[in-house]
Amino acid sequence: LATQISAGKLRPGDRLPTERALCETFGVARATVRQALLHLEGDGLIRSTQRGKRGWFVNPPPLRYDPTNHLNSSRNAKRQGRHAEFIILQRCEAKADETIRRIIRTRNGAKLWKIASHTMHDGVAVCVEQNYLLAASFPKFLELAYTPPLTQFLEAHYQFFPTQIGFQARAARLSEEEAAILDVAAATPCIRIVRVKADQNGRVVQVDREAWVASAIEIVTGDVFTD
Amino acid sequence: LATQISAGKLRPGDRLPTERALCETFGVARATVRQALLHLEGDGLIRSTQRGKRGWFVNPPPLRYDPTNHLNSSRNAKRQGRHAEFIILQRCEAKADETIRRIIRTRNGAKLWKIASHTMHDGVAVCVEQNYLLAASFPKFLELAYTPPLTQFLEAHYQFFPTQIGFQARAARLSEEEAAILDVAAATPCIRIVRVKADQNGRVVQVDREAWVASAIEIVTGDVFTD
DNA sequence: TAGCAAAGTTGGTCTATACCAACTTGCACC
DNA sequence: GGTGCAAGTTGGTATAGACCAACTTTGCTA
Repeated sequence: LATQISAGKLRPGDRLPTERALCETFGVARATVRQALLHLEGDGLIRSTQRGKRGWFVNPPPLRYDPTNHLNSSRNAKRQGRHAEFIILQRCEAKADETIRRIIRTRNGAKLWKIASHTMHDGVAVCVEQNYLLAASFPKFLELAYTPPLTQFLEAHYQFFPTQIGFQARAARLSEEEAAILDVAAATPCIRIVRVKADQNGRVVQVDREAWVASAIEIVTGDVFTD
Repeated sequence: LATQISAGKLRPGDRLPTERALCETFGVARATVRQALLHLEGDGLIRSTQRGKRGWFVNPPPLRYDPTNHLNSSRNAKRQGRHAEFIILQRCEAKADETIRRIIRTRNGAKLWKIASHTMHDGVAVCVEQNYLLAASFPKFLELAYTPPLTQFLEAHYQFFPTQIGFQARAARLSEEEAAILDVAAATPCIRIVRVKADQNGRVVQVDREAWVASAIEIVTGDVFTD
């Protein structure tokens, strides 16, 4: 269908014709066009903006994301020629849900810092995340002037050089809140990632929970695919 | 919507009411029910069979798949309490496409073996794959009586103990052919995985290309999530 | 010229209806 | 009791039409 257009003619960032225009071009109903577009979205070729008069846009190739070596998103993005930008939504003390608590191996009462933020690549929102820090390991965190990215900040202020001891990724769909932040439709395909980091003593002190627009990343280890 | 049903009442393997029955229950049109079911599918909670009178079924939890340590699918499945079964579709000499050739660092003419197969877990098809072997490293492969899984077979007949030097995973959707094999609808969400293995000398001799039903696996490293 | 309200556009959602292929079920017939 | 065919069921696909919220554009007014 429009796959060959995506493969050749249209370039990343280009806007597709409107759904109603595609109906006329191919002589089909809008529901049919819509289904085809959602399939292309599932293949990671295009994405749409949330509401209003914007449209469908061709995606750039996904960012390579190494689960064994991924400690610093900012450097990773820069190395692949993307401009990464971080937007803080919230920074507070917070109660973690049961999943986080079980991972961080702490009781209900343990104090945690929470940082909610999202990431833009070249002006496009691609990831929304929450970082949880064991408060005991990062004293007076809220009183410090914070500048993202988090990894660099913790290095500079706490001499924290973590070891990643756990990584989990699975396909899912965005919630309405996440979709609103990322400016895509609700239920857009995403990759949910959880990362667990420990300090030099092997103690779990940080848990990150990320939701990436599925088309924006691929999980890669080794250098076999870096053409 | 029906999410809470999935979370509590219904068990893996259970069949959902028919789409038309759900229309009546919730008093909505079938297109709406359909959309909701596709969302649940995207979240990995349910899957449907391809055609005919079967229906939607609740999924078991995903299989954990370790990209850093994953050499033998069979053992991995067994360790997680699944019964894995392998079905060979094709075993022949084959020309690889350009992607495979670039990875395996070989010219157009190099001889390759190809094994096409799919995997069942507890009677449900979850993965369709092609394995490419450098023919020069595995002489007379087609003449041997082959029994899956491939890893064990190569160990036994060639004393081949590979090192995985590359791994790639990304979200996509199944082609019609793949969907037919896996007995799901075309364009069902999937995870495409490419694995590259080298022999003791560091030479690339095997490339695997897998397409998993997205809900059937999650990518995990470390033991933080193995409750 | 600047400001602002109205009109138009766009993707997201929903209804109602229809047809198909593939499978299951039931029933008539041998 | 078994066989085979017809009818029914199911998910997959498609059309046509409608409304909404959010955004852009247009054009009028001060």
